[in-house]
Amino acid sequence: MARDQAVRALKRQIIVDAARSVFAEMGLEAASMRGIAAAAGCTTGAIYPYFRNKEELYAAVLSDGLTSLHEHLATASGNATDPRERVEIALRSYFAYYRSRPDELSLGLYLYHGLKPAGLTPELDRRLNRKLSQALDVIGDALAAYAGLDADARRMELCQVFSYLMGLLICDCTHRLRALGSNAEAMLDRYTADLLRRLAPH
Amino acid sequence: MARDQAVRALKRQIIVDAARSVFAEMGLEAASMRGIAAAAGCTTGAIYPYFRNKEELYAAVLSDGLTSLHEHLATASGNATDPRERVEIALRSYFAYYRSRPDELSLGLYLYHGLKPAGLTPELDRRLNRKLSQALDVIGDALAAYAGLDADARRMELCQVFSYLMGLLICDCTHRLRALGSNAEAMLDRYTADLLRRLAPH
Amino acid sequence: MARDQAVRALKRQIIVDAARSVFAEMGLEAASMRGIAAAAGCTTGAIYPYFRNKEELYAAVLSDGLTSLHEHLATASGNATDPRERVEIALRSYFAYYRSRPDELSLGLYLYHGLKPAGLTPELDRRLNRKLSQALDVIGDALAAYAGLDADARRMELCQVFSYLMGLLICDCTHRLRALGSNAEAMLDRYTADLLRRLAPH
Amino acid sequence: MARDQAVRALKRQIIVDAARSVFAEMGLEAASMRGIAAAAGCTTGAIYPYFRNKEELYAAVLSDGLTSLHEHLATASGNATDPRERVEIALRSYFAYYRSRPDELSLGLYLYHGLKPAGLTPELDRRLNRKLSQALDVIGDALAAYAGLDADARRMELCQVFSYLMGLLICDCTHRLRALGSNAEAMLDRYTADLLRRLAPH
DNA sequence: GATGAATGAGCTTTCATTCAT
DNA sequence: TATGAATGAAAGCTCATTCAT
Repeated sequence: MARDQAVRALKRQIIVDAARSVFAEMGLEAASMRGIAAAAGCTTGAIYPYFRNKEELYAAVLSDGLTSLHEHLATASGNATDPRERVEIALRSYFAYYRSRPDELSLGLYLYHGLKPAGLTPELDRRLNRKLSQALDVIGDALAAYAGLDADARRMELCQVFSYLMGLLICDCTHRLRALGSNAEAMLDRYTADLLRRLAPH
Repeated sequence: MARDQAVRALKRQIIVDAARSVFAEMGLEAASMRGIAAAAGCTTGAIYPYFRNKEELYAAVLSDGLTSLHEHLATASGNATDPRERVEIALRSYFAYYRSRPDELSLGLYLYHGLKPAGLTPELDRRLNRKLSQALDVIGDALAAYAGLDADARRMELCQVFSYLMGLLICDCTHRLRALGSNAEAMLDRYTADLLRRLAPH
Repeated sequence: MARDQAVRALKRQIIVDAARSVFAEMGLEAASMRGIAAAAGCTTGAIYPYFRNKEELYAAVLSDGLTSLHEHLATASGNATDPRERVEIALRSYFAYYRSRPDELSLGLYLYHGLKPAGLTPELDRRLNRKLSQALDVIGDALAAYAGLDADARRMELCQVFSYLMGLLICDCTHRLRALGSNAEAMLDRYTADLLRRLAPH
Repeated sequence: MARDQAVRALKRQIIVDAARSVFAEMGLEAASMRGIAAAAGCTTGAIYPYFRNKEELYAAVLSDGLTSLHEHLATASGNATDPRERVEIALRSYFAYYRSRPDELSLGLYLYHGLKPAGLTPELDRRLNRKLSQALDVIGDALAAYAGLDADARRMELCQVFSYLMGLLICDCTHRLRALGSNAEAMLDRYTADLLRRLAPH
């Protein structure tokens, strides 16, 4: 029955939400399945019909986050009135999204280390990369529309912007910018202005 | 005796080196004090006279790494013949340093999450930030010399470059760039060219 | 309806067969109801209408095995042309049966240990002993016919032969004979010859 | 210091003894490290400096048992006054040893199944086989002395006797003999008599 | 009869750290 | 200083079985 499906999806979501909050609070490795189960109001065993292991649960949290990022970017970009503003909004809303959710950014970095040699299943990894790519398209489209870029140039500029934004967020959230006496918002504004000037049509 | 001091420093260094290699291989949390002791050729208990706990050992490894980064940058920059080249070399050698030591980059990110609620001791944290700042000064000096920047501008530009480089390295090492169809070296070359143009004296 | 009975018997048999193969592969305790259900193409819950618990399923597998042993012995003995050959064939076919099904021999030994304090239900135990006794009668009859034994002597000789054969099979399957530098087939041939000589009429 | 060695050996023995009794009571797989630790009066973690895992502990229990069997056989055989009696005593004392320690016999059978795919380490397996072989030599020597056997014949007869005794003990301890209406002691007496007659010099 | 999520206890093993020696 | 046994908690995961559907 569709009813059963819905109930199952709901219960699954409860677990994912619980996992997100526990991961955020304790970090990926320090978070325990017991703790997540407790937060979800069930027993450890009750998680396993939905997620084969901790890793799959982690992937679900990441996937959820990327979906939400995508929605955030798409909504914000919808408000732009001209190509220039669209770029500004795209960058600013990406920054703002993770700025207000530092745990989510942090969580994604676990893909880099920790996480057993195996890492995420290649299949899961591919799925997450696709989602990220889709979310970033909002930025890529804005850049291309503003500067009239072909596919190759669009890819290059998008990766530059993406790298910069990630670096900015990470340096900010790890308090490195503060230690160096700088400020993330001001930096982003300046970066955006330079970018728009550099890519300005003709 | 000075002799005793030297012996003590040597033993300490053996432990730090062992820790670095074990951290690199297993990640910070998966690395065990037992494993590090084994790699250092001693027993667990022998570590504690030198480091109060795993965290302090981690900090020592990070500190070592920053010293080594500093030397690497300073040496490379010494070869520059003109201000423009000096900037190019500074950026490239920073990138190259972590590119060939992805584990060291990864290790630094643990500062971001996990690592007990407490994180590193504020004192240790301050010391590490100072070392990072000193290393980055090589880049900052190159930028200032090339573009004739005042203190404020220098700080801003350095942070921009630092953020970009960190983002580039992380996106590269996590294979995000590959997934997005781009290439870190080419991106860095392009970034450097744009930077030099933007900051060019007149 | 008889139809329903037949369907039920069939489904039951599917489960028993699945259990046998899983028990054989993993051992009694390592085999899980989930695994057996998967092998049988059903879910865990579907097993319980047929078997109250794992133990009952185990008993069904054993019982099946004894039936099959009985058939094996009866068929083989049917080919004998004279009493002497009948004894030889009975021993050899008993040996061959378990030799080619070491898992079944192993499975029977669980009766010896593990298996919950309770062990098998006395009722089940009695039923299994009766089946074993029937199967062994093929050997007992052969011995009695060859040597003209009365009931007491028959029982004694049968138990001796049974014990020897079990010991031989177990020592062989646990590789103890190999470790001691001996060979099960040669031993059985020699044993049979001695037995026939000892029991020879007059 | 030799003192330390002695203390360590003592603590180790306490754990082995505890393990034997828990294994005997619950079976190999049902016995838990927690239970063994409790029986030994320590915590689970305290077992691991002595035994790397449950399997190694199991091997130690088996090894202990074989040593004790050897002593039992050697002591008993020492009382024999003539070759014939020596054979009788060897068989009877082997039987009596396991008859009064059915758990030890049972424990050895786990080598057959259960026990993860890996089974015992080949090295451990070899060591145990060597110990068994040494213990059985007491029987083998008695047989050879009585019947004047060469090496090949000695090996064959020893394996025959060993297989029979194992089968007899197992069939007895699993209550199969009782179910078949027979009696282990009477069977052994009869078997011994037949054996002595068959192997009698000239 | 069949499903499969849920229970709740259980497992072995590992960990950082301590401390008597 | 160095040893390494010991602590005590905790980890992820699996289990047989139940039961609402």
